[in-house]
Amino acid sequence: MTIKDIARQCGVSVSTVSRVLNDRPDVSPENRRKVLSAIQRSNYIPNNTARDLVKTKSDAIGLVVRGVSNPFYTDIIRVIEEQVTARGYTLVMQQIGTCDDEVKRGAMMEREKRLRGLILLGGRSDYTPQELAPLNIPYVCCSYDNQYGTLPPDSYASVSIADEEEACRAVTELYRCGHRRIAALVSGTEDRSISQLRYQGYVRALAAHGLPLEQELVIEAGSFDIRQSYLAMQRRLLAGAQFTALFAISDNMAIGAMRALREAGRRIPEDCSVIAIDGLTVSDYINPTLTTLCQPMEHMGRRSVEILLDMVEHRGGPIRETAHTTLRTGESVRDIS
Amino acid sequence: MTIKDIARQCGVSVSTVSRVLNDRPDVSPENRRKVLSAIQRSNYIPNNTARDLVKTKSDAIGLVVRGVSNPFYTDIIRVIEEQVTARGYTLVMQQIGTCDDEVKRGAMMEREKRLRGLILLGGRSDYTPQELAPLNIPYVCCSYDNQYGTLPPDSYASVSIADEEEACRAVTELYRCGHRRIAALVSGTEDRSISQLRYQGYVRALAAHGLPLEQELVIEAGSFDIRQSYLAMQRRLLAGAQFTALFAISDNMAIGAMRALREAGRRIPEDCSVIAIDGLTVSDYINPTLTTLCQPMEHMGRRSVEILLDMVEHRGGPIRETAHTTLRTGESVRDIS
DNA sequence: CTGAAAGCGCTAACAA
DNA sequence: TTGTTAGCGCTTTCAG
Repeated sequence: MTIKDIARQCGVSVSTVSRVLNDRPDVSPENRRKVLSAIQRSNYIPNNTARDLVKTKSDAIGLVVRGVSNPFYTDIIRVIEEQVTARGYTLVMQQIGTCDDEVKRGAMMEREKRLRGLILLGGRSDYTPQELAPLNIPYVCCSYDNQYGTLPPDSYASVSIADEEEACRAVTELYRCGHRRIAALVSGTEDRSISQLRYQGYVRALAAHGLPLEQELVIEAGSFDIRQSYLAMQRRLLAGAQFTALFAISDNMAIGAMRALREAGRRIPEDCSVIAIDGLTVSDYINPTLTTLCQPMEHMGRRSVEILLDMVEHRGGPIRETAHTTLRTGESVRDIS
Repeated sequence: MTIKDIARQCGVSVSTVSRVLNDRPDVSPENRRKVLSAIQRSNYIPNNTARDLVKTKSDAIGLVVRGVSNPFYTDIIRVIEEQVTARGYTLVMQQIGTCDDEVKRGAMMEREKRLRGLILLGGRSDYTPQELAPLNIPYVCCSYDNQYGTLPPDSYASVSIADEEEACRAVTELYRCGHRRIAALVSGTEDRSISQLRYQGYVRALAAHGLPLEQELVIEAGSFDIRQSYLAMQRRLLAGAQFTALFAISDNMAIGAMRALREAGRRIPEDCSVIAIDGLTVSDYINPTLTTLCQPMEHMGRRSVEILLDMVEHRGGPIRETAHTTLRTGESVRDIS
C-alpha cells in the first residue's frame, strides 16, 4: 500500500495525496475528503523511510543512557520517551556502561541513524570542546552539567540540579540536626562525575560548619551500584568507623548502605541518620523511609526535550538550566541536638 | 558526502562502491583498497535511510513496554537493548500506559518505522487471532503468555514464567511455614493479566492445602503501582483483616504493602510474613529483605531477542518458552509451624 | 487547485 | 569484475 495506490483509488495524482498527507491548504475540499477516506479505508500509513530520504533528515532523537542499572533514570527516560513521541519524533535509545564513551557513541548514532538531536542522560562532567567536536547535531546533557570541562558555557545545553550546592544542603541538614561526625558515601571523589560534585558539596558543608574532613568518613564504593555500596559500607564499618550520620550521594547507594548499617547492628535513625539525593519512589516505602532531596525528574525530562527540540527546530540556542530539589522528609534522620 | 562522491573520487562506479560497502566478493582487490581508503579518508558513512528504502525494510526492532513505572522491566529492557544492538539492529522503544493497547501501538510502529520485529514487554494475556491480525511481523511476548486468549499455541512466541504455578509455589512456601491465613495482594483478580494468573495460583494453592478462599484476604490494588498497593493494604488493615502471611504478586507491590503493615504496627515477619514474585535487586536490600521468587530477567530478555531474530532472519518459528524462578530467601518469611 | 516529473542515496538486476 | 540503470516511496518544484 503506497501513495500511488491511494492516488489511483481516488483518481487523483500522487502529489494531491501527498498534499493532503502533509496538510497542505491547496487541495479542493472534495479531493481532500476523497483521499482522506481512501486512506482511512485502506489503513494506509506513509512510509517514513521514504519521507526521511527525500527530506534528507529523519525524525530520530537519540538517547544515550550511561550507567544503565541506575533506577534514577527510569522515570526520566519515561518522560523523555513520552515527550519525544508526543512531538512527532522517534526515540532511539542506547545504553552504555559507565566505562564507555557517551560522546563517541552519540556521534556514531548521529551518522548511522541520521539523528536530529541527542540527549545524553548521565555522563562525565569534564568534556573539552575537542571531545564534543564529532557531534554535529544539537545535544543536551540531562541530569549533569559540565562543571569540570572547558566547554564555553553558552555552547552547550544542559538540565541538571546544582549538585554541589544540593549536596551541601543535604549535609547541612544533618548538621542542623546536631550531627558532627558525618560520613559520606560516594562513588568516587575524583571521577569527574556528579559523584565528585556531590562530594565537594560535602566537603564545602563540613568546612562551612567548621568540621574537619576525615578520610575515615569518606566511603568510596567505586560505582553507583547498590551492591558495591553495601559492600563498601560493610568494609568501613568493620574497620570501626564512627559516625552519627551518613550522607549518600544517591538514594540507591543509601539503600545499599542502610542494609550494611542494619546488619552491623546500627539502627537507623537511632544510631545513624541517613540522608541522600535523588528521590526515588521506592525510597518513600523502605524501612525506615528515606529522607532525601528529590530531583524533579518529570520536569527535567520534559525540559531536556523542550530545549533540544527548540534547537533542532531552530527556535532557540543551547540553554543551561538548573532545577531545584525538594526535601522529602522521611524517617531516616534523627535530630540529636 | 554520498556514495557518488566516493565513486567519483576513486574513478569507479557507484555499484563498485556499493559492493565494497556490502562486503561483496566480486570486487578487485585494488578497487576495494581504493574505495576503502576513500571512505576512511572522507569519513563517509552510508545513509541508512536510503538503504532501508531500497531494501524495503529497516533494521529496527520495536519494543512496546506496558506499564512503564514497573521497575521489574528495567533490567529486561537493558538486556534487550544490549542484545538487539549487538546483533546489528536498532531498538525503537515506546512505552504505553496500562490502559493503552499494545497491539495497536505495535502495529502503528510496524508501519511507520518499518519494523522487522516486535517485542511486547508486558501486556494482556487474552489476545484473539483477530486482534493480532494487524501485526504482520514476527513478535514475541516477553514476561507474559496468552493463557486467556485464543491464539493457536504454535502461532506466537513468548518467554515467560509459569505464573500460576509459580504463584502456587510461593503460597505453598508460606503454607509450609505453618501459615494458614494467607492474604493475597493483587492488581485485579480478573484483569486478564499476570495478576489474574498469579491470583489463580493463589486460589489453587489454597485449594490444594484445604484452605478456604476468603474475600477478606484478597486485596485488590487496581494497579501494579507501589502507592496503590500501599493504600489498598492500608484500607484492608483498617477494616480489620486478620492474616499471618501475605503473598504479593510482585516485589514492588509487596514493598508498598510492607510500609502499610509496618505503619499499622504489624512487624514483618514476626506478625506477618511476606513473599512475592519478581526478584528486584532492591528487594534484597530493604528491611527486612524480601523473600521472593526471582524471575531470570537476564535470561528472559536474551531469549526474547534470540527467538525474535530467529524468526526475523527466517531461522526459526514462534517458540513459547517457560523460564523458571529461583527462590531467594530473605528475612520476610517466618516459620510459625 | 492539480499533475508530471525530477530527484533523495542506495541496491540489485542486467549487460558488458 | 565492472558499469548502467531502474526503481524503493515520497516530496517538491514547475507548468498548466
